[in-house]
Amino acid sequence: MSKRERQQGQLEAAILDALWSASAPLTSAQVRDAVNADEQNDVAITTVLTVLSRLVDKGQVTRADGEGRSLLFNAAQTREQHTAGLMLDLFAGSTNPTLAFSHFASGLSAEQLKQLRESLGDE
Amino acid sequence: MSKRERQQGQLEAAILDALWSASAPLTSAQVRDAVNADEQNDVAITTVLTVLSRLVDKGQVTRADGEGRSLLFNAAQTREQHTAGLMLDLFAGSTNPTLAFSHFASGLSAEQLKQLRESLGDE
DNA sequence: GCCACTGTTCGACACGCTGTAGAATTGCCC
DNA sequence: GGGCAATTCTACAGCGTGTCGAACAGTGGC
Repeated sequence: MSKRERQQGQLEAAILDALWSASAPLTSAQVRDAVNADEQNDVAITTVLTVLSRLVDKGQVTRADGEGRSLLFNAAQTREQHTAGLMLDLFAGSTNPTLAFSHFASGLSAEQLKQLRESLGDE
Repeated sequence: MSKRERQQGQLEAAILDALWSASAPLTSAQVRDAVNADEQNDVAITTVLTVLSRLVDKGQVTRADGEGRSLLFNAAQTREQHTAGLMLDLFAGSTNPTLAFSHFASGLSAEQLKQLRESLGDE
């Protein structure tokens, strides 16, 4: 992602990214490799597993049995669903959603506005 | 707001709420009173001032001299601008904004969709 | 000028979440 | 059955936030 994930969970964000970027569920080792490659880090597999289980606890990641004794991890939602969910929370929590949305729209480019109009119009 | 502010800053959120709900800048004592009334808490004035200065450091609150030795605090943005800013961050950070937005739209009521369409259409 | 007040600034400490990983445990495979 | 790989358990450090007491400072009254 662009910047810090609200300061809370840089590793969590990196792990979710790895999961989102993959086309199939990943093993813990694969997640670790992806994270270490992207972040130029060198986190231990145990670290990855700890964070992974915390994400499972939070419902953001699902865990399933894989080949042999390994587990497969997958993001519970797509990246876009996740983003949309956070946006909806903000929108729903707003005391004046329409006004908030108009401020939101003001921050977008003409091109983006066009797309949003289409996205809202076609249904 | 609806639920916990992502665990980060319940008091901060309450203070911002107080500032947003006021029609004019507030003194620290007024902020404390508002917070204690809304949250049925009993935080000390020093606590409020500490959080207030942290919010000033973060740029979320502005501080100005008031009557006598007292200071006046005000939210740097309106509640809606703040909400919109967070939504924009999410949107901008998305790898597929249009798809994210369509998921967002799916989570809205027909009534809300109508309002947003109008909001985008009039310009 | 000095004192009591009231409001502000400093410094401190507790807590929960996150990052980090070694040790212990468990379960295949040969 | 033993070795090995993967997982679970346990621990601890660091940061942001909540919470204040103590020290400091500006004002008004005497």
